[in-house]
Formats: sequence, C-alpha cells, structure tokens
Amino acid sequence: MIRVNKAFLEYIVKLKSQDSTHTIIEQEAPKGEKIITQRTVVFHVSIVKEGLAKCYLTEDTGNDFIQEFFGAGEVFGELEMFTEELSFCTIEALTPVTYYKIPKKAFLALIQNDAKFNALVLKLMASKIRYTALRHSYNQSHSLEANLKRLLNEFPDLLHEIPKNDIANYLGITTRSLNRALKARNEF
Amino acid sequence: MIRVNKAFLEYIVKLKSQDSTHTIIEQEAPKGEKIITQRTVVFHVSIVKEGLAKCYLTEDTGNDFIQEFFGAGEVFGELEMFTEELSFCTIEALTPVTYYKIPKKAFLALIQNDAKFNALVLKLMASKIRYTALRHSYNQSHSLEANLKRLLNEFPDLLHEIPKNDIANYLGITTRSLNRALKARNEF
DNA sequence: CGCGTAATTGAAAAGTATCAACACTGGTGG
DNA sequence: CCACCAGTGTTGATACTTTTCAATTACGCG
Repeated sequence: MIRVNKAFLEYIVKLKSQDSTHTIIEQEAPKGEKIITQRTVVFHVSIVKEGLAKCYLTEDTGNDFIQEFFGAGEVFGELEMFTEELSFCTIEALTPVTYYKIPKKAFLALIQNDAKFNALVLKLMASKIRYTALRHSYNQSHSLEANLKRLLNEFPDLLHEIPKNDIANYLGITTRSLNRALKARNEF
Repeated sequence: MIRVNKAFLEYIVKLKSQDSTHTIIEQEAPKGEKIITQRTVVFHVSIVKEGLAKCYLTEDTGNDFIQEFFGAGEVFGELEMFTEELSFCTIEALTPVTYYKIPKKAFLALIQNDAKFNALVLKLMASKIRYTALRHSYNQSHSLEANLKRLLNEFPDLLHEIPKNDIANYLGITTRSLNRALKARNEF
C-alpha cells in the first residue's frame, strides 16, 4: 500500500551531503503534478523525501491500475535505467511531494562504484517484486471484504489520506463496490 | 506468461565452463517436483536450463496464485538472497526441468566481483517488476475475453502445454469460467 | 482394465459493474 | 452573504459476470 524505505532515504541524504558537484538535486512537486508520465523517456532516478505519490498505469480502456502508493524513501524511475525502455507508469503527487533526483549517468556510476549503493538498489528491487507478488496473490484469492479489512487494519486513516477513487483502483474495483463494502463494514 | 532469458542463460553457461571449482551445478527435477517450497529457507539461486516450471503462491484459502511460468534462462531464488527472507513462492516443474544452481555465497560473490553479472541481475529484476506490473494492469482492466484472446495470441498452443487449472489460476479465475470463455470463443 | 487426475457442463447463488440521480464540500465571484 | 461550480462522495436499481456445487465424461498410464 503506502511503501517507504527509510534505509535508502538515509543513504541518499548522506550521499547528497558529500556531493560537492551537486549531482543530486532536490525538487518539489505540487499536489496533482505528474512527476513521471507513462510512455515517456526517463532521465532520472527519483527518491521521495516527503509527501505521498501514486504510481499507476492507464490502460487503453481508460482504467487506471494503481501499482503502489509511494511515501518517504521510495524510489521510482530506477527500472528504466536498466531496461532502457520508456516509463511504464505515471507517478503523480497526491500531496505536495519533495523528492531527490539523480541523473541517469550518475546513478549508473553509483551502481558501478559504490557497492553499498548497489546492494541497496538490489534489495529495493527484490522487495518490490516480493511485495507486489504477495499483494496481488492476497487480493486475488480473498474476498473484497477481507481485502478491505486488511487494508484498513494496516492503514487506519487511509480514507482520509487517499481519494476513494484511488483506493478503488488500487483494489481493482469500482468506487461503487468500495462504497458498498464500506457501508457493510459499518453495519457489522 | 512463459518467461525466458536467453542472455542470462548464456552467461551462466559461460561461467560454468570456466568454473574449475564446480560451484555451479546442474540438476534435474522430474515433472511435479517442487524445486523451491513456499516459506522455506533458500540456499541457492537457480536458472532454468530446459523445461517449464510454474511459480506460484498458495494462500490460506487454499487458492493458488500463479505468478509466472518459467522457461529457459529464467531465474528464481535470487530475491531471497537480497531480502534475507523465506521463499515467498513455490517453484514446481510442469515438465521435467534441468536447471543450474549457484550457492548463495558464490552468487553474492559474483554480484560483488563480476560487474557484468551484477548488471544482468539488475536488469533481470527490473524486467520482472515491469512485466508483472504490465500484466496485472492489463488483466485487471480488461474482460476475461480480452485477456484470453491476448494470451492465446501470444502462446497459441498454451492449452496443450499447461493444465487448464494452472491457466485459470494464472488469470485469477476458476476453471469453470475459463471453460465458458473458451467455449464462447470457439463459437465466435 | 481400472484407477486417479484433468476436463466439461448445467443450474443456482453470489458478487460486481453500470448507470443515473443526488448530496456534500470548499472555493470563487457577483 | 449568497449563488454557483467543480470535484468528490453516496446510493438504489438493474444487468451482467463469475463462483459454487455437483454430476459426468475423457484421458493417460501402470
């Protein structure tokens, strides 16, 4: 759901403090801004410093599929550095977002020359794979009721932080169904 | 669906040919064998040399969620080397499978000392993330009919290679629904 | 042949989407 | 201060899709 990566954020902050050439820059995105747009070239790897963003894919049907919500320390744009393909998703700020940007060249240099950085990236990608597999598996084999229960258990004030439409897209259902499920919950 | 990774397989074959200490070993799994079992400790990274395996998660509901089907060159067990957690999925041979095994220690040494190997692993994980995101997104926002059409388009003789129950689990539906959809297709 | 596994099918029940109408909120401008 | 607007949230009725359950049938193999 809302993913964070404290260890990585700390490492980036440390790198930036030692970065005399100002390769790593800090940037702000107001609420609603698309930091990365689907099917465009990606030039930087980004790390959320503060705020909340959604990572989603828009299908030809017009539906949005929300992959994850990114909080502090989450990284995006890194896949495209390795696959050499266009961005496969859009990253959009749900709240004002502050983030760090590392240019492609500098990122790849870090991968090559900084073993600890390399290890962190490997771990971060491994976690992404693991986490999404577990989530999709759970989602697919449990009822909407169970999925919702789990979600609200883990993030009690989710409904105040994220629009319902986005929550519905995350769960792969319509807002109507989400509302029905929520109402049923309140009537236990 | 059926994933392959020719580049990685070739690199492993090359490594093995230079491997005087026999760290990389070749192994066989008969049809039906579980090469890795969910929630157990993983000691090796494996690469499919030949054959077909399914990668799936079993939920407490008893349902299986099929993550992917692995063909030649696909790698498994690598995530656990980085996350230090138990296996999150089961790998089971659908046909007799021949595969290479690299012990954890040797794998991590390669990551550290062999830049090309490291790059291949980074790329492989990036591809896994990208591919699964695209697939789940497509699956979620298209009808069963469209999903099936796409699948059979890409893998025309899927129905002969993989049991229907597994295909249904891959699509996240029951066998009953799969059969109905298949019948409807034949009646165009 | 006989056994177990996989595949097929119908009917009823359950779950979700679709559509359309309406309510609530915060901000804007007359 | 109020009317208006856009965006977000809520709800009911209906149609559609998928699951569930149970009963058969087909197939591969010792």
